Amino acid sequence: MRKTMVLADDHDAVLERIRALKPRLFEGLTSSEVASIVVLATKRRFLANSVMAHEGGPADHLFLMIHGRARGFCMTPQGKKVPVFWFPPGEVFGGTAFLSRSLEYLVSTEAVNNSTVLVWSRSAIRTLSAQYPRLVENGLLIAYDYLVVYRSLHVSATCQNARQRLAQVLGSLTVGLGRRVAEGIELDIRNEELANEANITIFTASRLLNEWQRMGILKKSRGKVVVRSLEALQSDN
Amino acid sequence: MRKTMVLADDHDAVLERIRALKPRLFEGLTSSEVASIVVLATKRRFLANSVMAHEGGPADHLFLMIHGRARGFCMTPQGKKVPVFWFPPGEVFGGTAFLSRSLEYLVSTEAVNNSTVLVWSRSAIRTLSAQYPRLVENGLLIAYDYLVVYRSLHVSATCQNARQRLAQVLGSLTVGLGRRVAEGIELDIRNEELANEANITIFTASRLLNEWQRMGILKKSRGKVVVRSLEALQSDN
DNA sequence: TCTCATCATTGCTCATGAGCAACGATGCAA
DNA sequence: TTGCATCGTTGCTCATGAGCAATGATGAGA
Repeated sequence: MRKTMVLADDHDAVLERIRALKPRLFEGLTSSEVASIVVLATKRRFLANSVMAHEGGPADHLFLMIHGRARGFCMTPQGKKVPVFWFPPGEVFGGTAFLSRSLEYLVSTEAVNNSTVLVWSRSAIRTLSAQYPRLVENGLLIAYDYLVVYRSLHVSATCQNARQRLAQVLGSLTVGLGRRVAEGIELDIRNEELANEANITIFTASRLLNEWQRMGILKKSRGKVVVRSLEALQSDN
Repeated sequence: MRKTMVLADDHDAVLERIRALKPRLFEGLTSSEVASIVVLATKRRFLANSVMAHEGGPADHLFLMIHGRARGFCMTPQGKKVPVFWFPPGEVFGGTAFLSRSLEYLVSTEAVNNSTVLVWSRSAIRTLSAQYPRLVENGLLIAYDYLVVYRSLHVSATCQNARQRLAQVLGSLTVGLGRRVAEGIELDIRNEELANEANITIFTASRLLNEWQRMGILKKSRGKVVVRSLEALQSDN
């Protein structure tokens, strides 16, 4: 976990990257406004599997994914990890630091790949949001999307069975993380991760995936799934 | 469903009520600021069981509960109601109208009792939030609380069994809606409503409640539950 | 090429809670 | 006081999917 101040020459590269990502956080702000916001951030790298923000810990930093991929999760009282959000590049996490009262992070966030993020201290982000009210407006839009995700998770958990949940997880991961290949869309993922996302056991996941493989809907190998027909997957169930 | 403009003499009564409720929406604002915000609202009454805001419909109004009680819920693809939030007096719903982009309501909200609410049009609330940035800040704090609720719902659905979920529902309803009586805390609620909240069937609800009754933890009658010992309820499971 | 850790499969049992039918209880309204 | 609608109960069966043990497959590193 290295920490680097944003320096003059690096700054330009970061701004370039941000122009490409078009983060929702900066929607409606001019390039020069974005530049003056980014200059107050720190660039940090995190190794895969390292936790960047801790559920229940003081929300004193706001993060913006630049490279890599992160996952928000919370812990059950029994110590089980419950995955919630995915944060691809351009997404913001630790948004609790935005709030006018000092509160706690709602979820932990861990880097899935080696990742680069921009980090603002809460005091910096509070100063900035006084200066650029648009930041707060964008924060609300982002919070709305979190609620959309949570609503669909909740409906899934409430009224879908294991097969439907796994199909849905596989569908969204295929769209989000998949690589187009000759036979379909390829996804580097283990059964265990799929099972966690769908809240089923690895046994049930294995059985369902095998069933879909027999139906020709997908093809599995160790740590990999190739989805042949996303439509068939979604209409099965 | 009657609609009444806020008139001069009514206005004072509404402001009085709001002073008593101390809505989080108005935290950090002076009385005169609150007055100038409230003057742009419309007072409306809704009959019990009427739907005030529709999931998926355009989010063009912000609501503040004054009297009564409301419930936010969303619909599954199969048409089942999934209860999500409770809105007691002083709480805000339809917060999506706050956002800088015109979006859709995430949940429907229905009055449980005959209720009185203040209603702002989206354009009014947008004007006000430009004038009082604190409103947007408070909106973010409220969104944070919605996320807290959703997180706990999600964890419940993910890793708790029927008994634990019902105990939790009963616990929170007892605290939220219960009346203190000689034998404990009394709650006017039918098995069916408890079952819906806990996402179990009325049969399972009936069986669990009977079991707790036999243990002396509570006492049931038609449409009513008297919780004798909240602690015993929560430590059972 | 062999070893070994990790990942995946499969057959089995079992607990949970849904679903249904039949019945019972309650209380309002005519 | 007698219907009657609503609410609640109980005994039963059944589907789902968890959990476990044994086994198999894969691939990276020595």
